[in-house]
Amino acid sequence: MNEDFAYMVLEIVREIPKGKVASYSQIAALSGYPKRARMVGKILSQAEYFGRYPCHRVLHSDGRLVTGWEEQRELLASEGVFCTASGKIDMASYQWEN
DNA sequence: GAATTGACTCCTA
DNA sequence: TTAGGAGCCAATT
Repeated sequence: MNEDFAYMVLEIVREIPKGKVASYSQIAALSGYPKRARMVGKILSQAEYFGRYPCHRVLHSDGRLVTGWEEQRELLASEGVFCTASGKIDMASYQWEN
């Protein structure tokens, strides 16, 4: 894997302020490779192992919570980001503007 | 080196 | 809203 890409993704994720969220594709695009959203997911799953990155602020482009990660909802709620009635994040209000 | 897999996204119905 | 299919790319079998 391209290590620069992975490093950049982590840098970007670290820049997401509290109370804001970003999508995988958004981060992929910012890191210079718009088509690697899936890689971002893989990297972030490892980032959790490294610890210090707010990977819970990253979701799907629709604002849906990440597949196979129920805990994310709680983590976001503790920062003031809540889901709508349909189980999605209120992207219009919380999406990170870089 | 081919086939599978996945914390993804987009389009159609 | 959900469901299915195509495209995507690196890691794993």
